Amino acid sequence: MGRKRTKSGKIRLAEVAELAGVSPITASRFFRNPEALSVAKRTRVESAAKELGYVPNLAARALASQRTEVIGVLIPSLTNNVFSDVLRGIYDASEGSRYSIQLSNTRYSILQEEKLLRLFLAQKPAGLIVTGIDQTAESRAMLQAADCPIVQIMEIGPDPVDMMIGFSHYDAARAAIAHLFEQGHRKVGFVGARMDPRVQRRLDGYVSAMKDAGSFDQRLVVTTATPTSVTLGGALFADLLARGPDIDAVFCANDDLALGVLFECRRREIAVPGQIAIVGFNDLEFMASAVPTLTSVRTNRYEMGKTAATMLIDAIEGRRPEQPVLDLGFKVIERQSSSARRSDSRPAVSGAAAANKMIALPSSHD
Amino acid sequence: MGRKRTKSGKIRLAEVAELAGVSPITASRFFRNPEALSVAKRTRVESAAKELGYVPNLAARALASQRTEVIGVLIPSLTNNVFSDVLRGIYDASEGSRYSIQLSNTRYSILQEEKLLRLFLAQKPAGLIVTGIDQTAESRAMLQAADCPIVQIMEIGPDPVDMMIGFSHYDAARAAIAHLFEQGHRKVGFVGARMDPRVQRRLDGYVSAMKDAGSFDQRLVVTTATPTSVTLGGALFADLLARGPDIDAVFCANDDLALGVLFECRRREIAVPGQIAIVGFNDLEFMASAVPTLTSVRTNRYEMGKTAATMLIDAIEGRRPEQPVLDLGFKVIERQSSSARRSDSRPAVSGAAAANKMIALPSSHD
DNA sequence: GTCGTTGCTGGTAGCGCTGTCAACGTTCCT
DNA sequence: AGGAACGTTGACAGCGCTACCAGCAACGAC
Repeated sequence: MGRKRTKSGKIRLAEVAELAGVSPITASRFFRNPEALSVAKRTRVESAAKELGYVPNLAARALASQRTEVIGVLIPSLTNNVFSDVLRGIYDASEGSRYSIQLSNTRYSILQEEKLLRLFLAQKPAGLIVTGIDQTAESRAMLQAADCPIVQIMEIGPDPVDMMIGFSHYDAARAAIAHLFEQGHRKVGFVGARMDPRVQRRLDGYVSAMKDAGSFDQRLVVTTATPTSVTLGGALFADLLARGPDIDAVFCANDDLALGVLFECRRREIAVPGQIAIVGFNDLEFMASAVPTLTSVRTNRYEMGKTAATMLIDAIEGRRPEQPVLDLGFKVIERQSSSARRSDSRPAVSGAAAANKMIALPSSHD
Repeated sequence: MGRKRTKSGKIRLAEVAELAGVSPITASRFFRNPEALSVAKRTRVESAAKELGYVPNLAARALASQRTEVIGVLIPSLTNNVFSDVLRGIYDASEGSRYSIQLSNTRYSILQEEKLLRLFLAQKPAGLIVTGIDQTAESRAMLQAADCPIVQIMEIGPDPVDMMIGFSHYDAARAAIAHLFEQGHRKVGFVGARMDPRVQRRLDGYVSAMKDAGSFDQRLVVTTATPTSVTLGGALFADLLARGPDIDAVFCANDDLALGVLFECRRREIAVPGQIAIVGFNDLEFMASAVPTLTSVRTNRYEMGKTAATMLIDAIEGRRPEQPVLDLGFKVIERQSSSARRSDSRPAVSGAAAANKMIALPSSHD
């Protein structure tokens, strides 16, 4: 009985069409735009497909239609749990949609990013998610020329390629410093690692806030290009102390560093927040249960990933958002580690349940 | 000048072939198996491709060759940093190869895994990496029937589908308990969250070790199906204490829980290791810089991912490993938190630099 | 009743690449 | 010298699907 099945033993669209008593092209339409079929044929194709267990061949579809259903994602790191939260959001949003995620790691190199971008674009992705706003000129040109929707994530800036979702790291850092000043801290150190563009902007925010207060001192800033870690936080803090300034607070560019600083304080028997206040960045889960609980700047990473992917898919399907740039803002989560300066050098070791006061702000650029 | 470029403006293999003065099929071979060409044609095709900036159309290739260059990866979680290390290894190994990674998240559900497996297999992946050894019968049947290499990662068991790389969680847990006993601890509690199959096997190892010592007591075990977190570690430890047994050590199923236990001890002013010893699992980076430094069982996650992907690619290309099951073992990294029991209730707060004594073992099943 | 319009359906012709097999030239052996 | 063996090359025929356009029926307007 004829060549029903393909060589590989898989069911083709033609078989589904035959069983349903329609032409292959009609069956094809069923999978792409069921509304275009009459109800009768629609149900016939549907049951035929189910009966045969038909699964479309994506390669054939991509070849014939000249486009893929792949969303390319470029992130700088797979290790950093900041990105794993974003990724989880992206994957969650893509699930249930027809699109699949193609992930690549730029390792914080914009040259690597450019290379990967070229690779992605050659395969005509349905859409693209890229991290940050600091692409090479060449990358930017490619993105501008790409005929697919693009979302830049993690931060917002003045000049979106297409869509953009994130928050102002500069403003977030300023808010953190403002909080420390409110609590009576004045000599605030900065500890930063990796120093990618977003960390750099946090540093910029810190510097501007300190200058505004007339308290800026270059000796208060300790940074390194080394990838971040808890251990490194301790080491950088030790450096900071060794430089001599009598500090009363530390703003850490991320929470791992903050935890490292906390441990180093404990090691040196420095009271937190009695002698040194600590503020982190990102508000990872452990910050709320450290002893003392650690103040941090909460960022909406999961939501950022999820919204980015949702916006992108909407745009791919022609539903462009009315608002292409989305500021997700941040919140300074005030906890014990930054509470008001007092002479008593012993930290209040009470339950972690103490109510967290919050300062919620959208980022703003003025 | 004919229809040189394709409609989409992209360069096809045929143009490269024309410029090089060879047939399309010869040009095609250049990209798949350059060795098969004469040196003359090889260089001609190479320079023609470079001149035109040719990029192969993967969809057409996949359609014509009936296979893809996609490696499917099924992992249970994107959040858990255990998996981000494994993933990084996988991505690192895939870079530079022709294969691309297609990642999916089973969310710790073997039913979801089965669904995703069906989806993957329909696209004829070049290879598959799946987590663990607890698939549904249906999944297992599909894997057996798949005509591509498969690597099971994270643990090893008696009945590999194809290749397997990991270690014995059971043995690792036993080694951790043995270490605590060596240090003079006897009443060892167990704290576990999520309770996926691997955590369950760690519990099994713990139970067997405790029974061997005649010290097992059901009240020593506190577990929950809730996803793990630092905060949860503190809460479970509080539960454990509330149950009343006078414990002198806690074995935590992972490091986040261990950190939570440490914080809870600090909150309650319980000396570590003076009153309670703590051992974690995985040896995440922060364990070495906590105060006191925290003992943990080191697992080779990055290496596991990297080796899995390398083995898989080798197998895809016909170089099957002589040893299809690889035990990467583990190491108990002894640190301050589990040091020998003593009456003094104040922990030794010295530098983190204290030499770490290690116990290195391959997992063994006897 | 005629014409245009709309909604649905089908035929044709590829998308860009590779599997298969045959053909060719060269080398090496007997 | 003849022939086998090998290495290299090319022609052909699709892979499974969809873009494009034509066709057809049903319907309403005049």
